[in-house]
Amino acid sequence: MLQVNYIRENREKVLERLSVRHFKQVELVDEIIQIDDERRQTQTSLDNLSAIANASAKQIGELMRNGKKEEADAIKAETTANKDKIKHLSDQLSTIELQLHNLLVQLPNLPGPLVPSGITPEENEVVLTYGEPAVLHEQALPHWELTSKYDIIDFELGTKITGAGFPVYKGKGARLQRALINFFLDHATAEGYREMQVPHLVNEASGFGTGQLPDKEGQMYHSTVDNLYLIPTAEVPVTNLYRDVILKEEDLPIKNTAYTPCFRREAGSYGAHVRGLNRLHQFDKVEVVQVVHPDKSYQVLEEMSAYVQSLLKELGLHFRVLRLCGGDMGFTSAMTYDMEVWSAAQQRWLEVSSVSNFETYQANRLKLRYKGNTGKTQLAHTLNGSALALPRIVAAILENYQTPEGIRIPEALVKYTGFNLID
RNA sequence: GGAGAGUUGGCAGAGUGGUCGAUUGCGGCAGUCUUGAAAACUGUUGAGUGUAAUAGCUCCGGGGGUUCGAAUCCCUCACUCUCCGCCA
Repeated sequence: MLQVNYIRENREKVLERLSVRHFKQVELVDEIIQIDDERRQTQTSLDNLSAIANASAKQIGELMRNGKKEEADAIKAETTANKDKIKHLSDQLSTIELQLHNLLVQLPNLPGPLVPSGITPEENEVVLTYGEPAVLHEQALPHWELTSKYDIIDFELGTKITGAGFPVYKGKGARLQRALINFFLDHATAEGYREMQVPHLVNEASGFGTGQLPDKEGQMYHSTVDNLYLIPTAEVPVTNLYRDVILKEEDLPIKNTAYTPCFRREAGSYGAHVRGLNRLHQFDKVEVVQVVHPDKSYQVLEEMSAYVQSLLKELGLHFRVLRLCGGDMGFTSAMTYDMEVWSAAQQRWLEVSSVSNFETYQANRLKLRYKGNTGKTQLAHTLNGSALALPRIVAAILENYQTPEGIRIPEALVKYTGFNLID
């Protein structure tokens, strides 16, 4: 959520930045400013009336103590009229504040200076490409055929016990999952992230804090009796650890990592590009999250991007890095890098990580602040990234490392899997 | 699930309807003392809004009510703790 005062003071810039996203409802900006004007006027009137009421009450108290009951009663009579006005104004203020809030949550984050203007994924900027596409043998298969050929992931069994998009990992397939999780967590820890285990269900306030609620309500599984949501990503619980927190400047940066399953409803997607592991309702992911000083966030974004790339390099995968254009970026992000690995059998790029700087957008919702050395509290910047999401990494490994003898395991993973071939 | 107790500033913990944004202790910060530090002493120390700066206004779990006036009384919701029951 953007700060109203920032919008007021930087109207032109806000509009200019929103155009990078090709954001349609630009009239929101002026509506916000107008409603905020109204809010301020109402607030001022209410404050003035309250001041009078407070003074009267104090006066009455004093008179009562001195036993001057008649004088007190006289003032009481006067204050009664004020009471109605105060009640009326404060009702009005609540309505205005609600309106303002409802408008504010409709405004996406402002793209950072490097973000290319654009709408479609084709307008994303390819920042770099690493490695070469794997050369496969003639009988090479897409991963959804490999998984059943080697009996390592069972989609039908998952459908039986739950539904489509909830695979069952078996034998070496299950072991590969566990190996990847440990591999990612070990690397994150070595990179200075603190490993956390967090709840997989979150309350409404947490959903709001990171921006999933109210607009993306339908994308999360919702336990209505308890009003709890299954997390779509560890970003939600891990970032919300710092909701309503005022940190000390020297506590920054905060670097946390967590492995969690992720649950996404993603209703209404069917077809070849969501086959197999490409899109699931439940999947595993290791996430890295940072809370940093505002001056550092873009530097940290580069560091996080480089870190994710180092994982992909170690796994020997051919990948590219995209800087998302304004229109393709998430609602809450100021700048995002997507990492895509090459799927040799599907002949397409698969997104395996998304690293974003949210600047103060989440922090403002979370009331996540730090107290600077000057003694002034201000909003911190938050960032997060997948490091990494498992299913598409597994898909890429299966496809790119397949041989007529079986699927080889990338060298760096062997000490985690305990085997070097799936056959 | 049943019964009871509670929710106050970074933490602990007071608070009779009126001068309580809130006693006090600890912690933090600054100073005195000291070669330096500790101890001791003194001062200072919540968050927001608003202003040129003051002032003013809001906040004692959330919401509502009573009252001229609510941290304090009433209603309601949420959460926490204790005991009992059930249970990995």
